[in-house]
Amino acid sequence: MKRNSRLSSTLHILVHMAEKPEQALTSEQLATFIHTNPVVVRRTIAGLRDAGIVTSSRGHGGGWLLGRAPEKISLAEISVALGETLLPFSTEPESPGCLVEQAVIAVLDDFRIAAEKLLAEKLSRITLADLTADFRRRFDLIGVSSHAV
Amino acid sequence: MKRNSRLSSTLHILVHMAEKPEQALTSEQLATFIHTNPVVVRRTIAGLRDAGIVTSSRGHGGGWLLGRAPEKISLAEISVALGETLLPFSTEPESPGCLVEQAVIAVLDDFRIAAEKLLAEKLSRITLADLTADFRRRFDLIGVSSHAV
DNA sequence: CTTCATGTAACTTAGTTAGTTACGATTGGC
DNA sequence: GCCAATCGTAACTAACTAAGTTACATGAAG
Repeated sequence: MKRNSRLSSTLHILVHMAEKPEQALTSEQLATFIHTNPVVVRRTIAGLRDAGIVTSSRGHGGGWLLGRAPEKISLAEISVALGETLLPFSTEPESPGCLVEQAVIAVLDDFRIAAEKLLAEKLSRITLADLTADFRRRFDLIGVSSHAV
Repeated sequence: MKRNSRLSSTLHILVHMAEKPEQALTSEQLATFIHTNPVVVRRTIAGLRDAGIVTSSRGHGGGWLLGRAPEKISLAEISVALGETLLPFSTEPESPGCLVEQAVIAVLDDFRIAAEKLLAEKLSRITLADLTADFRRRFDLIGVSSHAV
């Protein structure tokens, strides 16, 4: 699992879970999908459990299941649950009292707030169901079921 | 200079330069504005010079000047010249051949491309002149000229 | 020809995050 | 009741990134 790929890795995992809605998948299994180890998976998607996007159960036959239907899970929610920021730059003051900095931060903050709202809206219109539909289209076209390396 | 503040730090510097259009400012002077050292400043804004946003000259009386009028310098250009990415997540394949990953990346890439276009458009409508105007408004209101710590 | 400035390479330091190890807690099967 | 499977989580390590620093070569002005 590379850096900055938490969103795509998590989506990868969730699509696999959506494809096996009856079967709890273990962290171990999920980890193999994204080439990492079980602890990283648990840590990464812990926030999704808190948000009700997935559920986990311990012991024999335990593992992870979607918390609700894929149509009801938006990328916006997933992104928030992962604790991801939508924009990479900060606007925190470093020279309190400097009017130049205040002007820069004011303009940048206006932009940031508007931009985050826009992006969140766009992401809220994409659901996990859209991803599984895209996957199934590809699957029907190519007809390969195995998870490639 | 904190992490992820390259854009705001650079804007801070540029507004100061715009306020002294006749006077070349040294890396040393620019560095004090953003509490860092001259080498970091040169390295950070080297890309702006390549983009024609600023010019630099060496030797006695040398330093940095804006390359053109503040009205002609957009935040979009500055962001590109800094080599900043507008969105923080990657969509690089880690499991080539996996159809699930392909579906995830396809959807995410569509989003990323549309989002970057939107953000770039928004940023291209904000110019350095907007920032200096905001600064002057604050300055006129409060009437403090010194650069605070 | 000395001084002031940038340009840049090389190294150091600090911070972040993935990866790993370890172990406790919980669950189900026998 | 006991054992094995599984998650939850803390603590540590390793790898990577970016800022900070040092050093020195280059070039311009007087």
